[in-house]
Amino acid sequence: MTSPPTESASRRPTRQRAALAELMAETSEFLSAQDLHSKLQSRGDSVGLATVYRNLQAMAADGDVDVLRTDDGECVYRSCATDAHHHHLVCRECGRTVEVEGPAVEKWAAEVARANGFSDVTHTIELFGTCTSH
Amino acid sequence: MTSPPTESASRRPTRQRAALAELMAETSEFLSAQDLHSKLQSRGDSVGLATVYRNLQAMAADGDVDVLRTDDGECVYRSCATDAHHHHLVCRECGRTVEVEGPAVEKWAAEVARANGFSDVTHTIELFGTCTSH
DNA sequence: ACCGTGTTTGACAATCATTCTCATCTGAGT
DNA sequence: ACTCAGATGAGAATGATTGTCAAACACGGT
Repeated sequence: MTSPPTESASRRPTRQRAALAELMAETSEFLSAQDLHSKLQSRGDSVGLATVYRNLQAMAADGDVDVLRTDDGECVYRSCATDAHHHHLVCRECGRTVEVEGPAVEKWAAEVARANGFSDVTHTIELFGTCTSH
Repeated sequence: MTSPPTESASRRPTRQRAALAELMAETSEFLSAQDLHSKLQSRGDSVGLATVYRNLQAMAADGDVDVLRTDDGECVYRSCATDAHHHHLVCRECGRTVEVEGPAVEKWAAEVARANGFSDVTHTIELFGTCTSH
């Protein structure tokens, strides 16, 4: 994102937040809030659904997790591998994800925006494809 | 879109479809299905909400309208100005939209995909900014 | 260790866009 | 006019996300 990082307000550490963070840390695929919630349940770390949503939003605002929307509009989350701005190439069969950087695109986006007199530009770029194993 | 055009099955012409198509033709901004539905109502062309959804989906599948998702997940539609593949630069204040083409991005997307062994790639690219009048 | 206070949580209700159901209607060919 | 598959509409159903609010909790001061 090109947007200024919505600065992380001081958040208080809690068992629930920790459980969620830990789960996300060991997962590499994108999961929905609902998925994460039930994974926590079955693992014994009971956390309310609303809490999962609240924390995911907070983490996303702080840039600690990536968010993207599936074709059917559901939000899916995944912990960032890098701090840097990046995009995703997702396999529509198995969900395997590759984080890609695109200096070229960033530049293009900025230029297009400037050329049209738009300021404060952000962009959404996601690539979907089918990976080799399919 | 890079995806093969889901070929338009033969669609039967109906009053409802015509009304919707006409409304879209005279509108240049992105509107949600709900918006379109109520505009049709207040204009006298009564059309069921489900029908609006069905037709919008059909039109989108045929590539007759552009679809994109607002930040809060709502789908918004607009008739395409061009047949060609393109993306949008949308003002987050007033909704003004500019259709942009990006040979550079298309190429980038294709290359990134190939480099990672993905085939059959499609992409989602939207730019949001604030236009001059704000 | 004990309190007071401002956060965070959880259970559940409420929203709300979108989809489904299914009986009825309509367009097009005969 | 007759028929039938595709289209429509009213309303119910779905399902993710958000709102509510009382109870539980973390933290700094004592």
